[in-house]
Amino acid sequence: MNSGNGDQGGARGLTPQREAILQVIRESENHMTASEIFEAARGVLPSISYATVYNSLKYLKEAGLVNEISFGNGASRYDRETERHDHAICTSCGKLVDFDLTITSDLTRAAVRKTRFKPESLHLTLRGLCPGCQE
Amino acid sequence: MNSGNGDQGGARGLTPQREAILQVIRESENHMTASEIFEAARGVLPSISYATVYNSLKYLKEAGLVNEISFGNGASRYDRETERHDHAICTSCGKLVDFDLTITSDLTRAAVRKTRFKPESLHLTLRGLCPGCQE
DNA sequence: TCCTTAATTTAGAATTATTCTAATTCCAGG
DNA sequence: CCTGGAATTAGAATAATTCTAAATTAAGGA
Repeated sequence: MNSGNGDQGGARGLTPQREAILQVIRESENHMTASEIFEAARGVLPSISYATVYNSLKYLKEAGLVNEISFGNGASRYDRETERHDHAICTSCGKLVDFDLTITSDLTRAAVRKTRFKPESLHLTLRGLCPGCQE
Repeated sequence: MNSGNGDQGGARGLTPQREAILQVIRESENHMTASEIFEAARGVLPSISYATVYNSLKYLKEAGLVNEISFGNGASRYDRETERHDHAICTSCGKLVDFDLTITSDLTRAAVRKTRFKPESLHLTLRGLCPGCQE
């Protein structure tokens, strides 16, 4: 038998690179793109590469430590908030804001009735003008 | 003064290229990517270029004749359905299905209360397994 | 009808985001 | 201290989209 905990043979877990990237995301106010994360992580680990950023983001996502968000425009953004939540995006300045509509289990039930999907997650996107862009 | 109707000086409207692209989208069963649209449109207009596909899609979108949908993965997809509706996406095979939850005005009100955005549209995304992928 | 002019289309280059490849480095266990 | 698999690195490759400059088109006026 194996050692009894969740170890995968040889997996090396939260390496310094992955940890640096996680910190960058946790310390940021806004939702960063991979390239912003790359720049910020270089401040801590100057030799880090782009591939490591993407690999680490993938690892962190699968570990449930960060969340990937993406809309039509440009690059994916990464979110420290991993609990279920919704997004509002400003059609004028692109600002992305988290919010949470707590009534989603009813919605999921209704969506499942219509689609016959086996649900994994339900997510709302509000498009409109953020308070700043309403003048 | 100008001619008094909605004409923009010189706009040429639904050109043959734009019309071909609109037909391709309307005749397709599924939600096509720009490159699928390009291939299909070449069947009708062999000299059409990629740039024209993107330009036309932009025009058709602004004219409210097609809808662009995009999730994190790969390319945007284009939808003939321009009325408000929601999407379900299969996490196993990528299948994209339209559905419509009719109760969205309540949801919009709730989302606006939380975000203070001036709403333009609200959209739900269900992720899960499509009927086919549930075996 | 012929001209002018702006809109549109075209081909291909450029950009941006992301993934892949191959070589190197790292580290836990034997 | 060796070894092997995991992770990292640098840079090439790919994919999606936008940009650029030149050619074409069509509408409206002389």
